[in-house]
Amino acid sequence: MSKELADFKVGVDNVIFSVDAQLNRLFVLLVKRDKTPYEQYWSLPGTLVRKGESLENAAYRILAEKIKVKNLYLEQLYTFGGPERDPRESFDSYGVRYLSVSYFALLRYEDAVLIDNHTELLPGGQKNRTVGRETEKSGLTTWYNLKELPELAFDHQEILNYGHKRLRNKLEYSPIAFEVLPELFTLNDLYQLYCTVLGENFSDYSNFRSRLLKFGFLYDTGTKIYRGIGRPATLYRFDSEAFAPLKDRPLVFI
Amino acid sequence: MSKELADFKVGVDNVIFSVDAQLNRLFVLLVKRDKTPYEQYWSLPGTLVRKGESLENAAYRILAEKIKVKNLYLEQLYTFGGPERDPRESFDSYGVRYLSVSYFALLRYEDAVLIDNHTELLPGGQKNRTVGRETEKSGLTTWYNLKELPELAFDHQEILNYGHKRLRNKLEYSPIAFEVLPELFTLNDLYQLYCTVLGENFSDYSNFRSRLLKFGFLYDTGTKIYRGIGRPATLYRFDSEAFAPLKDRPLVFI
DNA sequence: ACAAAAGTGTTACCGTTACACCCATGC
DNA sequence: GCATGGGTGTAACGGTAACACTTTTGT
Repeated sequence: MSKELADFKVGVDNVIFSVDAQLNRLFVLLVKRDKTPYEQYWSLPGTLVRKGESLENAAYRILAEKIKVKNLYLEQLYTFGGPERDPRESFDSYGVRYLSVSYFALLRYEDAVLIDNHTELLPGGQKNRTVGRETEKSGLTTWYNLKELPELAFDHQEILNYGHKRLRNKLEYSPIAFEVLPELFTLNDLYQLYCTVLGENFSDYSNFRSRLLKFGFLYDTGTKIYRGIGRPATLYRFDSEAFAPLKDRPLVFI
Repeated sequence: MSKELADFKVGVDNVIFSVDAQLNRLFVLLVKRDKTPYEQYWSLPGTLVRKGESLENAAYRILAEKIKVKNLYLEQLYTFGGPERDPRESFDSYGVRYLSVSYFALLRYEDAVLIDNHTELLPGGQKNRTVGRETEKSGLTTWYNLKELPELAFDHQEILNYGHKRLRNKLEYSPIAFEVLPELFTLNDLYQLYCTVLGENFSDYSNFRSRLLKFGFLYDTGTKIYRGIGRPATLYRFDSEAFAPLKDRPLVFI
């Protein structure tokens, strides 16, 4: 093997999940490529890192280009960098390698607004909330239900699988749910979030409830929310101070 | 911010842990820098990625340059890539960024032979097993006890902390111990390994024992090993077939 | 009154913890 | 015999899972 150093362009690819807690759906954000290679394939939203830009900032930049959202959780996932992962390396650009640092993000479907208005109807019969024309031109951005994924460009399916696994782990062992929920939420909101990501049968509601309350970091605001029929629900707030001592400890939020 | 793309050199930095199960010590491999910046500081063994070389291969290459070892566990840790992490970026080389993909490895101290013979005495009164001269020239490679670390170059302390955390997690939740142990081992060997990494009080021996055996992936070879005084110990073998179904399941090896 | 949503309580069960105890060997 | 290391057993405790039940609202 040559002892010459490789020159890299570094890209950031985001696995952006959104949970629709109302209808129990888990989405991932995909964009349709308009360039070769993998033209017309769906891919994870990504970008190349610019001069003076940190990896994380690059990740936030693509995110901000695609969606407007208030609360989200973002963390680095994995770095994929074999010399064969991108076919571009073989023909163009004199020996430049493309490295992909992937990030994963979680946000609530209800809170997210797709910025690009060149959106199209979702495969799952999902109604589109933007007024955009349906077009095949550049910038097609869509929430895809995880259960109805198309074939993806590059090694993006692998990245997505890795992200999905991490998402489920994170939810079980760390309080990322509270970074996605609004300030005030009901225990049912929380439970629905867990249901859509982990599946219906991860836990009984009443057990989930008592476990979470026992931790002591959910502050009961006393106020109730009336959502039509049925007993009104208590609004809780995540008390990060009360949580602090539990940090780093192996907690299970099941 | 400029919209120009950054050009990267990609480095791999290894956090290589070794456990001395006999004397209950946990080491990390450090090398002394002989170049500016951070000349004479200790740092994690690292290298820049060459043309046609995968990240993981680069990680194995440094490892192989420093130590000879049979059984080890290696996995990617995290990618550190802020534009300010390496002072080299500010003055030399026209805007080239240095990115560090870190890997962490675990191996047994008893199995590892340091290749570089320019080694020196360990701070902890640790006897050096190589015959090398003590010198301050390039290539100084040493096992440092985790409890007696020197100041490290770059952001290597942060990388090390991250690796240490991952090591403890991995040991609790996945069977990496068996990648480090020899084919045949006693339950006490296993227990000692856990003790040195997780601390003495992580679990009672008898409980550790019954938990591990209950899983069913430890094959009792029937043969005994006589190590001086005391009852001889049974030699076990890790049965990866019996473990396969448990894979991906959330196991706790406490 | 009734259905729907929120919240409480109960019980059987299982795994963990903290020990005490037995076994095999070298000296 | 006895110290040493290996291996087994057990009883109390605490948490979990599954389920029944009560409370508060809108219609």
